[in-house]
Amino acid sequence: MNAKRTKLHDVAAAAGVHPSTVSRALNPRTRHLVSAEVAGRLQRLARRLGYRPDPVASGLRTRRSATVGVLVPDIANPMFPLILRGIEASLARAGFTAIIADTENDPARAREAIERLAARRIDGAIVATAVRRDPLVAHCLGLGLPVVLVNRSVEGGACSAVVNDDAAGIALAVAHLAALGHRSIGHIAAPSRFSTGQHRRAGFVAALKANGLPAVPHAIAVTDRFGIAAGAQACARLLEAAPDVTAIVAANDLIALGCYDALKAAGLACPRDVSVTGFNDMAFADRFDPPLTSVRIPHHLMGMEAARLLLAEIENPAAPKQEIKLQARLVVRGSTARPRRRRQVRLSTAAAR
Amino acid sequence: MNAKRTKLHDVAAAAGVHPSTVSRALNPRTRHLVSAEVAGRLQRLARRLGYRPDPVASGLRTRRSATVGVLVPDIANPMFPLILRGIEASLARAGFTAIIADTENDPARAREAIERLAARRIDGAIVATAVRRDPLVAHCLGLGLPVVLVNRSVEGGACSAVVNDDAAGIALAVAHLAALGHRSIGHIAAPSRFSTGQHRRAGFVAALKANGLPAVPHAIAVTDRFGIAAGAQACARLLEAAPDVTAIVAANDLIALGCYDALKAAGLACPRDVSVTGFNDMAFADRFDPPLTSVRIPHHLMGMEAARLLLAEIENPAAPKQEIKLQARLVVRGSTARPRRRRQVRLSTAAAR
DNA sequence: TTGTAAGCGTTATCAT
DNA sequence: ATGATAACGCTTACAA
Repeated sequence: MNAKRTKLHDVAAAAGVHPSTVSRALNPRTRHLVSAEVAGRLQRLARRLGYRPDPVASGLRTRRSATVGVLVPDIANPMFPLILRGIEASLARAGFTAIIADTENDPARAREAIERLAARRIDGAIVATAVRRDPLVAHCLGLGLPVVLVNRSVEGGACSAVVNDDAAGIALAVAHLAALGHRSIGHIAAPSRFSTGQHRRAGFVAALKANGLPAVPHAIAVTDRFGIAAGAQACARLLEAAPDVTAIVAANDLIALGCYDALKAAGLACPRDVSVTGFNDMAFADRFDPPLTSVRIPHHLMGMEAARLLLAEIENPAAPKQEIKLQARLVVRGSTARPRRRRQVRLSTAAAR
Repeated sequence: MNAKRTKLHDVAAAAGVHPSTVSRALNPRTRHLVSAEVAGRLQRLARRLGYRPDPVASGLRTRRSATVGVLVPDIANPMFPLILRGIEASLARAGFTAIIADTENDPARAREAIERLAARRIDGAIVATAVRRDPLVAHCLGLGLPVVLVNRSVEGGACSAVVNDDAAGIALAVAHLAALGHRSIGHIAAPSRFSTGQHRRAGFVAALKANGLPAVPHAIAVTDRFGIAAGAQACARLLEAAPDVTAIVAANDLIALGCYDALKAAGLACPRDVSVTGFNDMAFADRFDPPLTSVRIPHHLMGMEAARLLLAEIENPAAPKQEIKLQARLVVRGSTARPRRRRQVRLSTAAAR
């Protein structure tokens, strides 16, 4: 670093005023304390000298960093980069910077990340890793750290959140399948510790009823986590427990991919034998084989709104908490079709396991 | 924020020593200045009191932040999250934090990002957005900011870099196609301003020769950027200029997906009529239709090595620059097959454009 | 309206 | 080996 930075002191010296005057003139919140003409002059001078305030120094004094932490459970899941872009779009406008932490679905890493970020004096956090009863979120709230949840919410509404209308989204998928003529629809649910897992499952059950379809308890299999492998395992169980399903509503796209695998392993073709729907409409879902019918969520908007809420809460910590529920829409592709015929009950290949 | 943090002063008071002694005892680099037993005592006390050093305050004093910036061109491209994970794995061990900036392929945004990050006093930067003659990289170097390039390098070797052996990677693809019996192989090159674009193209030409195949200049089309749409356009041009190609080596996976689109639009099937290979072996490449034969690069290692190099350079700015070239391997999937037959020259559908 | 001075939490330098 | 002091660059009571 050979280039020395201009500092407040330099600008003040050049203008023949005291540094604090420059500080006041440059800070929008204190500008009114200084005469308009001086303010203008100093601002121009500062720019001309290439003055850039030092966020570290100002952060030390004000205990604010214009930085927020973002916890994502799996940055390799293409839905999160899109949400991140939305977050950064909102933050950038406000001059904030995001520090992203990928927890790789590990609560311990989430904990470490928050500690590390708190040490760096983040002004708030956007959390995409929450479970319904989340000790980490409670911890942040206890610290008085502004937190906004995204995609997944916690119980109790103690924390603002931007989520999908999961139930309505799933209902779209079920209605689509019902309209195609499916009568026996299964669900691969995500774990109920996630709000998404719970709400999508509840939405699935409700939607069956709304479409006049019988609820079949054993036509729901629960994964132990989000992911392709977990989806495949659960799907294999579902096919064993309910071999007559002609369609499967998966709790998300990765799980849907797992269904593709399990169906293939069972000698079943999608959508010929079994239709499959996903959730999130992740990037490249249109490229899968077959292209995945999925519930599209407004990733970018979700990120933008979460950041907006967080900035508002940082601005005014007393602001009321709110939950914003975003509407999804169904994108129909090649993984869903009319049921070919009522499949004969076949001896489950899973028996070999 | 109601919980007050323990500070150096508190630990010192509790121990009955001066804060600077505590500082010395806690900092590995200065620990030798203090008697071993006092050091041990203070360390234990600090931990017991839950002392966490304040990186902001220490950063102000030392002008180091234990933070590095990471510039990625497109975080929605699934190869970058994998590289990021590698980077963070290395950084975390050293107690460093990454601040990620997605430039969305816009040099102006890259510039802004670096300014913003420099203001935050990053200790160095990992740049995945470089072009061969990159003013931004030159700017950083001029500032004395340690920089390591990843995936793409700049000309002149003034900057350490971790890249793939692009030519060797492409040669793998060409050799595979040649072994399948292809004699007329085309290439969709990325723009030559990127080292990857240039080296892969040169590697392609060299590999043709190495396999005893004739170099056909018009069997190379150049995209104006990385991306599916750009790939599709270039592929359409290639099919027009060289309608007899039976295989296409794409400069990366997104471009390969564009080839899928262009082939389909031209009424050609992959791999039946034309085989296609990609580069990077991005996540989900195995899920495409058809599954994409691609050159797999060690994403995670690439990130780890880049971070390692950067940390070394931060530690010792005089360290010699080095370029690490990583070897790739070919993953053969369904997008490549033997050429069916010598395709008859057909009137290009592109004539309609 | 502007200047003065103290202080944010650390660490480097100097003194003991 | 440890203590005292100043300084990093900025903001903000308080004084003028």
